[in-house]
Amino acid sequence: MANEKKIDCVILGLLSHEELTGYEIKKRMDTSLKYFWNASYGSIYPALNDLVNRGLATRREDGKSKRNKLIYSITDEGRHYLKKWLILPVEKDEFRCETLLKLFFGNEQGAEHAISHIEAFERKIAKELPYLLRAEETLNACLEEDTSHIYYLLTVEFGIKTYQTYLEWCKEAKEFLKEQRA
Amino acid sequence: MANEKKIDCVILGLLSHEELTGYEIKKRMDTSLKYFWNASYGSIYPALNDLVNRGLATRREDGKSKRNKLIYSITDEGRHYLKKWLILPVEKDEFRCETLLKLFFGNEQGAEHAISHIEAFERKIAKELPYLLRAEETLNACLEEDTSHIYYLLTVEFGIKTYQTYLEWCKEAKEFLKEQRA
DNA sequence: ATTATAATATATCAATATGATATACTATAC
DNA sequence: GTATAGTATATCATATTGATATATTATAAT
Repeated sequence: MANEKKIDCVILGLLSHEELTGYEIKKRMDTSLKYFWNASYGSIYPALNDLVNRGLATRREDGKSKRNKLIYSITDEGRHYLKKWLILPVEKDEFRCETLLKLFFGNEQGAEHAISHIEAFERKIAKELPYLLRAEETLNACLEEDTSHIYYLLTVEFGIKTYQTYLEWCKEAKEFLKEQRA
Repeated sequence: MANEKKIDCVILGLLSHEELTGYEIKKRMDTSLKYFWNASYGSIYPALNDLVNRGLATRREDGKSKRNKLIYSITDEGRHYLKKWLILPVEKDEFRCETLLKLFFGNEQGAEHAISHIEAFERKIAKELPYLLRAEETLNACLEEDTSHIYYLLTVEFGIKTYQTYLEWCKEAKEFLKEQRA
């Protein structure tokens, strides 16, 4: 039981709220979950087949669409599996930052290049922060509607706080490098 | 040229400072780089063989040790490869947080379980922060010694700031959940 | 002195995941 | 009417993890 694949759990988590196609699951990953999780089609589609084979999800064709559209739903066993995973202790949280990696070896190419990497990181974060702030506003406005929103809001707050910290660090790091250069 | 494997670049980066064995490379990953990068033996040893085959590193046996100890050094081509990679724009920074994932689906099991996960995360971060603070002190004390230290310090500062932010968020998130429960 | 334990060191492999690509349909904008 | 963007599924070579195997050496305990 200790070998729950994360991709299975995320998919079941998403399906526990609503029926979805593989494509829609990927979209959720790229928007709501983006700030702390992601997955590729190459893991989503095989996982969906696997979940159906194991009876944790069911698949049906969309009658309304002429498209080869497959809609997935969670089963009772699937919900049971998800719930079991949710109370297990977290195995690993991972931060893999290529920007910091390049910065760590920054001495090899000097302050100018390091500053460029920091600025690119800064731009990326500054661009994403507004989406999180908007999500915070939206969720705060309809917090009572659905108890799930409390949990969504907590992850959004995490994103906002860390992104703001990243931006602070960018500012300080650039100043530090410019001082050192002088 | 666009396909630089990250594992090759990290290893070359570490070798650009000093000769190392595969085992020592893994140790560096688990200490200095831990806060923003990691790799397993299963990627380090094959990558080392590959780097030697491509002429980016050389391997020699340690004469002083009876152990099957292989010491790796960077070559000029290796250093050139590293430098080229260092100025390329960052492709991806990734945060993959199982704690936030479980929290996102927290409604399924309720506030008690969510608080448990937050507390476990809090303990883990609180345990690691002192190492970063000590590294900061050490680096500040010998900043002039080696210009590399500037860059090491920047990554340590990033770690400290984000870890402190994580701890703040943990406190607030717990309070929020306790309020909601009441 | 002997034994147990922890640390050093390399290597392999099944299970997984990524990132890229292929294919094709549908809605919309011009 | 036709180009473009979005929707939708699928596959595959390559890369990575996490676990495991094996063996040596240093240190601590008895």
